[in-house]
Amino acid sequence: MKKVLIADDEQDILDILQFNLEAEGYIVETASNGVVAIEKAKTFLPDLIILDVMMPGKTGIEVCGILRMLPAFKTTLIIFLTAMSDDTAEVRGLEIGADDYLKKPIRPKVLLSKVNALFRRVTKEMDNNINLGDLTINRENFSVRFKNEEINLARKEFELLSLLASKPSKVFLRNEILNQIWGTDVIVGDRTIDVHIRKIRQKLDLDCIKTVKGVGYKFEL
Amino acid sequence: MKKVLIADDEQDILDILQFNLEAEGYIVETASNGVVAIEKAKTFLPDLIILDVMMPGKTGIEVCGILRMLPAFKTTLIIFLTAMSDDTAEVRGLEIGADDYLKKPIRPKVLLSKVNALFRRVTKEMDNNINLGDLTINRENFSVRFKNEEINLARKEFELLSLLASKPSKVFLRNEILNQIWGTDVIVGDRTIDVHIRKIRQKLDLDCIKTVKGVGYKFEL
DNA sequence: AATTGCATTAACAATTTGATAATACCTTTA
DNA sequence: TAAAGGTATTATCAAATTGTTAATGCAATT
Repeated sequence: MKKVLIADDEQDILDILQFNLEAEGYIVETASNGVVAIEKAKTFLPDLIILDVMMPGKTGIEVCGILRMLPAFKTTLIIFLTAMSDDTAEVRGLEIGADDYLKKPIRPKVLLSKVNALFRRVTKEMDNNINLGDLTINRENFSVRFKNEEINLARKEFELLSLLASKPSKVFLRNEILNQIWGTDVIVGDRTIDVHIRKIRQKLDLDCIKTVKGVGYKFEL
Repeated sequence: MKKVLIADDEQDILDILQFNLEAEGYIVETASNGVVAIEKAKTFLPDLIILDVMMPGKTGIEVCGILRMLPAFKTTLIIFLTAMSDDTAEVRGLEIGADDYLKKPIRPKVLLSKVNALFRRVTKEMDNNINLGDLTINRENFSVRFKNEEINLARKEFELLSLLASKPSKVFLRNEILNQIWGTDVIVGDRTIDVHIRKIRQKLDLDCIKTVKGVGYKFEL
């Protein structure tokens, strides 16, 4: 469950944001100015911070700059809230290390879609590589290493291994595999999967892809 | 977390600066004269040194001169504190290698904005060029050096290399590359990327751009 | 006006990949 | 044990993808 810290000097805005985010299942804390925001951030350790740019005392941009200097907030998501149509603020914010920005007046729908999108992006990135024993699959690098040896797989081979390894021990039906990798509208022959499986087995000379006769394949070390 | 050393002979000033900087999240040490400042600098290794110009014993300018001769302080940020309205000190300070100066009386806000700005500048510069083995890419100068040889890349070539090198090992999909470098609304032919890649490979005769067939390209040493 | 350099495209070569068919193999079952 | 149903293997060919070179058009520079 994700934590969100909101900093704004207008109580109305805090209320609107808090209500909508909590309805979506987020845990929300609020701060009414920049200094409080920094303090709360340190204890609350949110996954996302929404910062109003214009606040008395410290501006959101300043708060962002300060937080970004702390190692604990290097990767924390930050969204700026700005009333300015001025692009300068926007650019400066992103330069300083904001992940997105929102223009006032706030549309709850837009807010939620941005927030959700950011979290999706992050979890996706985190989910991006698989580590099983001596085998490492990195979806970002399209690389497979086995005992520190780089193994070169073709695209389909990589996708296939990647799919099977994404849920070790789960048996993937042939149909499931076809849908995931070839898509629903492509039709390929029966032996196609076998051939790819064979190539993978050949390249990794590790017996990790098991055949479940009459059913499908599964990955197991 | 950044470290700041303050040297001034007036305790009041030390207190004010320390309080404000610590509130901002900096780690602060103080010194009440030039000699102590030099000693503490050597052990504390601050990222920033704030030096009062007028101190008994050694002036801030002298301290700065001494420190700048030591390799450990070649790139340390230095700010002068001066009560003089006289421009001469200011100029001399910058000549000797100060990064900024502050006039007394000190306004905490001004101080903090200057300090933050300096650190921003530095981190930005660090972010701005890429250093990988014998290869250096400087986004500010649009220059690429390989083994200290300046390599002349055209704009698109530079942007492409720069993009790929910004995340070594990450595979950039052709689409991703098009969006990043050409933008979403420009349509270019299929071979455009390849041709640029080829030119880069030719100019750097280093085999660092790898093709991942059916996927994209990645930078790897 | 001529030159230079760059971005793009076109055309073709080279390479890699994917799919299939044919055949061999294995396991289960009648 | 033979037949049936499924999978493995291999070679082969088609398709997709990328590499390479030269040519074109354009803009800045001389």
